[in-house]
Amino acid sequence: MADVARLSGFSAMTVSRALKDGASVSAKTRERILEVIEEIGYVPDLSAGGLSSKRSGFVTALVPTINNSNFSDTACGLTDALSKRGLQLLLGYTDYSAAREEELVAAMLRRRPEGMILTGGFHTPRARHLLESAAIPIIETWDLPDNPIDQVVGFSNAEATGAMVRDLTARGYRNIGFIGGSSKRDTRGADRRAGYEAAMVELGLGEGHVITFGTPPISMEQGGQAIVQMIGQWPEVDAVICVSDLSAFGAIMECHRRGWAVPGRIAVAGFGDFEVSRCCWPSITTVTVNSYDIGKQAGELLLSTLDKIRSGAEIQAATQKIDFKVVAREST
Amino acid sequence: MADVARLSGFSAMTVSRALKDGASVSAKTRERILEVIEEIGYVPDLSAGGLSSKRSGFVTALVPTINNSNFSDTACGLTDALSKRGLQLLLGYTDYSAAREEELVAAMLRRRPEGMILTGGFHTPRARHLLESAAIPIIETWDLPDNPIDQVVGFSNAEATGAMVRDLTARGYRNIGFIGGSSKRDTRGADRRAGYEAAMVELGLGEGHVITFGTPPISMEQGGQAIVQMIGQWPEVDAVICVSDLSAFGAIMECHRRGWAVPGRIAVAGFGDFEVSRCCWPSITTVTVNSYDIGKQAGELLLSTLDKIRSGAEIQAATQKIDFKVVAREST
DNA sequence: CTGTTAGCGCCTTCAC
DNA sequence: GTGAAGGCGCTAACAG
Repeated sequence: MADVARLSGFSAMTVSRALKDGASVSAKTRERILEVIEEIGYVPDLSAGGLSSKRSGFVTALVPTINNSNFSDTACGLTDALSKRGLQLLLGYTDYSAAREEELVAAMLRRRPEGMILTGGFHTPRARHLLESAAIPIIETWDLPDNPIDQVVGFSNAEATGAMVRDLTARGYRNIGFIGGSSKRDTRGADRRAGYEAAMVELGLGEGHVITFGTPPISMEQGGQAIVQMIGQWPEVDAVICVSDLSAFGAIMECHRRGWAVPGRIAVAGFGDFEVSRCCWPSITTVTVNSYDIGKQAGELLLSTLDKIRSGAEIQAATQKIDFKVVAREST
Repeated sequence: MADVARLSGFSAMTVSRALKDGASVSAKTRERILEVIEEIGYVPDLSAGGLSSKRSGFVTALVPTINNSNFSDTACGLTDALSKRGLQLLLGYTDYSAAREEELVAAMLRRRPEGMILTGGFHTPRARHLLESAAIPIIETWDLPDNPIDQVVGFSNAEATGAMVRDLTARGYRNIGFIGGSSKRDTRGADRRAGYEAAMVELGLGEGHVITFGTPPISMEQGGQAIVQMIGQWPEVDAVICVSDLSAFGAIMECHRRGWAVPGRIAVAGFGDFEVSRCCWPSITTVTVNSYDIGKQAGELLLSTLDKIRSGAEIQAATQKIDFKVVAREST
């Protein structure tokens, strides 16, 4: 920047201003400065700028995995919302582990993000403490935590799965099973299972039949193994809800393989409206949630919160509920 | 850091040393300092440290999309390799657009990454210029560029698709078609098509039949539409290679829907060994490439290059070839 | 509209 | 093994 200043005949401060839009620099000056910049190939150092302005330009997002189109859609929504204002996303993935989340929170905070987006409402005490001490806006997504840290953009996974049980019931299914991961690591998965169980009891359909399989997230292949186990154990089951479309897909393919008609012999539903559920034959009944929109809305909420902080306006922790909808397709 | 220094009774410099392993600080001193840090909840500012040490701790990776398990696997491999040495990944996605890649290159360079990982060998002249001026190690992946910028970790998409043509030919298929995206935006897709065409000619199977569909990346659904068009236009086609497993999957599901047996009426092969290809019924013949390993190897190559730069050793631009293999499954 | 001064939080370098 | 001085590249704050 000093070089640009010297070569253009202005001070470094004026160069700095010329690079920022909305700053008071004459058109002529800016033009000359940009010319020099182009000429010598100057690339400003944002981190140095951030050190000085106390605004890093970073926002951190932590998702369970980027290897799942739902969360990567959310990450895209976030990127789109934030990049409009020049904020850059620092993306981390926790592998569904709260311990890894804690490590990532600690690591990311060293980059002085202006805000942080988390997935779900379950965090280690230390992670929570770090986040609260950071004094930046936090948004939890993909869930409706009982005791949110700050802001929330999400929906009730339990309620959504309950809606699926009701939809299946309305179609005449009575012996409805559930296939999911085997632990509480995937808290959204656990919520879905809880929602299933609650709805079954509520509708007087008994306690239901649950097959848990593998470490979350449950894979396509495990979905296939689980449905075999389900039918082996409870042949009377006529419909099964899978914790995600991926396992539902695996289950349906295994049914094809074994000659079990879907939905004739058994109906299969998923969760998440992944591309595979739309394209599969039979197409898979699922719960659709706009994953991209979760990210977009979280990003916009963060931006407006940041604006309020700067203008000194009052901030109140809000919860933005995201719509979900049961989409009935061929598989049920 | 000044607070920690005061409270511990040491200088800021000693605090800085206590935080870095390998620095000469007595065990007792370090212990006391870490105690104070824990007590007051001090979180070091890495960007300020980077400004001073001239090492940002960042590495940038640019992929076409994170919404594709192949590239996100590569990103995971990169993260795993780099985080061991405390380097953090700045991930960007280009949406298969060279113009967006250029923007991202410019934006990321402002963060002073210590190295940059790109996907493919096609870049705008300006992007290339920016990268070359940056004087940092660059690694191009997922391809074997004719004129690489620096280092390469990849494989020949054309060769891999040629191998698939040969495999199908060995199984007796003669009228082999190709389904892919409609433009050169996806350069790996274009390479695969070129490899298909070259192999067809080489094997004396004519010029082949190509259906291009949609803006890359071609979706599952578009794969379904494309195979209908293929069979409508060239009913003699007995096998089709799709540019990716996703379109192959869509094609197969559409065949199920229409009662066309796979592989009886038509064989279908994909590319990339996505989870869906393993689990699909019939399972999909594909080209398997270790996507995670591409990232891992690129990360390790970058680390060793960085080491060499620091130690003043000579660096020579190398090309690391990644293995691929045709995996025959039920769909052919 | 432009310039000067000071300092962001840390680390390099040198001294002891 | 520890400390002091100075500066990394930039921008806030103030002055004109």
